[in-house]
Amino acid sequence: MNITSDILRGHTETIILKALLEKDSYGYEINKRIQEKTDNQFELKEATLYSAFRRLEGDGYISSYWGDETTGARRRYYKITAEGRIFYLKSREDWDKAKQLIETLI
Amino acid sequence: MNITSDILRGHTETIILKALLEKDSYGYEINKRIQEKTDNQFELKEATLYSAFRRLEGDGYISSYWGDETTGARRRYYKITAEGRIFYLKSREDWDKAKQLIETLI
DNA sequence: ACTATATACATCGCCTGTCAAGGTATATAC
DNA sequence: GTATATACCTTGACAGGCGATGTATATAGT
Repeated sequence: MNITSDILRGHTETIILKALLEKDSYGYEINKRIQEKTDNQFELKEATLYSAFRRLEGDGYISSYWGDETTGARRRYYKITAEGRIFYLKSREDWDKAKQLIETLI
Repeated sequence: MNITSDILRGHTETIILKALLEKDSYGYEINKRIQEKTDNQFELKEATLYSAFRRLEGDGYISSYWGDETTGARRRYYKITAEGRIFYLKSREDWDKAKQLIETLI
């Protein structure tokens, strides 16, 4: 059990949705921004990131489209949907509640 | 994904150790106290609780002994070990750090 | 006597998110 | 020509949570 697995587990989707609230983005960029924001204390592992994208898209919380780069590697951009915004807000509330519970118990 | 699974995942052991810091106790009582402390907003599922006991004892963070009840169901009491106290403090620190990271990202 | 409920412990097997390992392709810098 | 950065993706194993199920003792109500 380490800081990047069990304790963070369950927040991956919320973290991604939060990033997409700011602007459409793609996997690599989202992860880079997460690392910058946390002074390299945290990163999403690629397999975790991409499996979360699949889940979120399957649930209708994000949609995707290919970027129109004419150079460099192709990018798959993601956009948060209306349902995704609702789910994000719900997840934020869950977090606030869970945080209080945990603080009470540990 | 709800408050009793992914977000709480990884806190089960810390919650149990915290309860045992106060006094030796047994599964049923620990769970009851958790429910009371959280106004019935949270409980550990029995399977989760007992599998955590196995893990914690296997890791040397708790030890167990049978109570001397002469009536009613038998109770297996648990006691936190010196290693358990250290692990608890480490887990608390991990939580404080993880909490900051999550707040930054969601 | 029977039934329900509370107390108390325990195991089995499934589910799901994480992630190590591996793979593909393009572009730049030395 | 080879290392590094950018960018995406899949497979399979692992581990914790938990529904379902089982056991046993004691009490309260009918």
